[in-house]
Amino acid sequence: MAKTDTKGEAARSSRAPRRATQTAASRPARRAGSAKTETPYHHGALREALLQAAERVLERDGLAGLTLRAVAREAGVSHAAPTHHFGDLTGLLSELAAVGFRQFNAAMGSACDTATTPLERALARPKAYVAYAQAHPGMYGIMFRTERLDYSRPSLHEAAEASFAGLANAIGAMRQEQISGDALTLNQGAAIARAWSLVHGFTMLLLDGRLEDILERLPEGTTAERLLEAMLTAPVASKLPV
Amino acid sequence: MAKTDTKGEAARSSRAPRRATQTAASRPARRAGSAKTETPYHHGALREALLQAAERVLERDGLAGLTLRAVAREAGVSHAAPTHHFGDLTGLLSELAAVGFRQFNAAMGSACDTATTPLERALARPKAYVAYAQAHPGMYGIMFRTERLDYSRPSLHEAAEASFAGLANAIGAMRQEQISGDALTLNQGAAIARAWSLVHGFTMLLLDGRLEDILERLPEGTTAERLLEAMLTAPVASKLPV
DNA sequence: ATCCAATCTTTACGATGTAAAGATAAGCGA
DNA sequence: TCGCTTATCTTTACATCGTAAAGATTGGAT
Repeated sequence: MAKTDTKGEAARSSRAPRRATQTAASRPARRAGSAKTETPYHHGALREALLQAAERVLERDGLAGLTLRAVAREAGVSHAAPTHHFGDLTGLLSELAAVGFRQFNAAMGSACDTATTPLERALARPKAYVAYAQAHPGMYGIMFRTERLDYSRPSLHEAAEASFAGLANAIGAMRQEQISGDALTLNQGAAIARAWSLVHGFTMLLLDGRLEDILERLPEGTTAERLLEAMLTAPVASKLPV
Repeated sequence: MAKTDTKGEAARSSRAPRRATQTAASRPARRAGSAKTETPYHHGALREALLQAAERVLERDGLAGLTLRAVAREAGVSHAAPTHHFGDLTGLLSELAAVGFRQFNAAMGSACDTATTPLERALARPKAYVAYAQAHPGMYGIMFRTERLDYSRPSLHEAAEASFAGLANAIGAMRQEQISGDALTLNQGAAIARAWSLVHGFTMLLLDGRLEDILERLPEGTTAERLLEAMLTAPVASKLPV
């Protein structure tokens, strides 16, 4: 018994749970007087440590490398430790997505501050949106690509809701009308959906490399940001935005 | 040895590879004279059968259920059989995505035929786009959500390229200008990217349930299709499409 | 007819998510 | 201070997955 798992885990380079410097023999050492950095059995702030570890793994190994066990390894705890804090993989991903939405909202907020002209104000959010996704593609993937997300979790629900509210408010300000929380006209909804779809779609296509075909056919050295700008400002041929 | 896997596989309800009716004892029966539907060792058209099985699994169990082994089970062959035809999971998904793009292109083509007025012509493609995604959410997910896709595979590359060409042509027709294959002006590229981003973004948000918040705040009984229509035709507040 | 190469099955292995049980420590009432 | 309770973390176990390698089978070329 215990063959498959034990062997697999033991074959790893870094043994399993070892958070601090510690000799092999000192493992079963109880709280002897010489307790310095003896890797306490109880981490103390494992939840936060796991979230930070998850973000690190995500940036280093991408979405495919972001597994429960990899996160536990990164944090230096046993592979089952995350369970107690997040329930399952969906839980961890959902909380991580919430972190992402909070980062995203902060970036959105500070982007609008520096804008002066109306045109700048109109372009600031979309640019910041795409810039965040490009700077944190893994996070953006977690937030928008994954089906393994539980939006009933309060932290994720709130953070995502705040993001949506920010968008709705920005659209409302641009249309110079108050957008109430509980009811929308068709035109208001259409304006919000249009803005969101446009920027989200552009971001997804860009991250997926689907826009390469267009970008390389454009005048030499046209960046994605420049294309986005043109997308938002270039005159439309018909009365339709398409 | 052979413990974990053997036991696991044997515990399944349907033994493994058994495509036709066949008694247990008749398994090692060679090509005796009584060969009727004896489950030939060589399937004959396994590649196509696997693709169809994959599509069935995708519709039944969603993206999460679409595994190499599940597809093999569905097709009634051993779990390693797909390897020879597709190499690995990426290969199978890529070929399946190619099938999806061909379906998609066909749907796109027939959608434009029935349009008469200019407005109808402008709305036909976007509507067909979203309609396909809603009818085949799994396929659309494979085609656009998955990072495990190998676009260097000729079949996928061609099918996706054709899809892109269709879009570019439609935009060109709407702008009443010829769009050449090898070079684009910034405005042309912007028009294509805008149309694609808009519809793709809308579709993704819709499939992810992200638009529910908007839809339920809209006047009673507003459908997603109606919102899309409004998105594409409602007057924009500023000169910008956002 | 015979041999070869393509096709399919068996077997095996490492990895993952998750459940269950054991170990440890911190908090708390007496 | 002592002992109990409970939260936290580790061990062990298992089903499943993707993939590699080796064996079985067969269609077809020579």
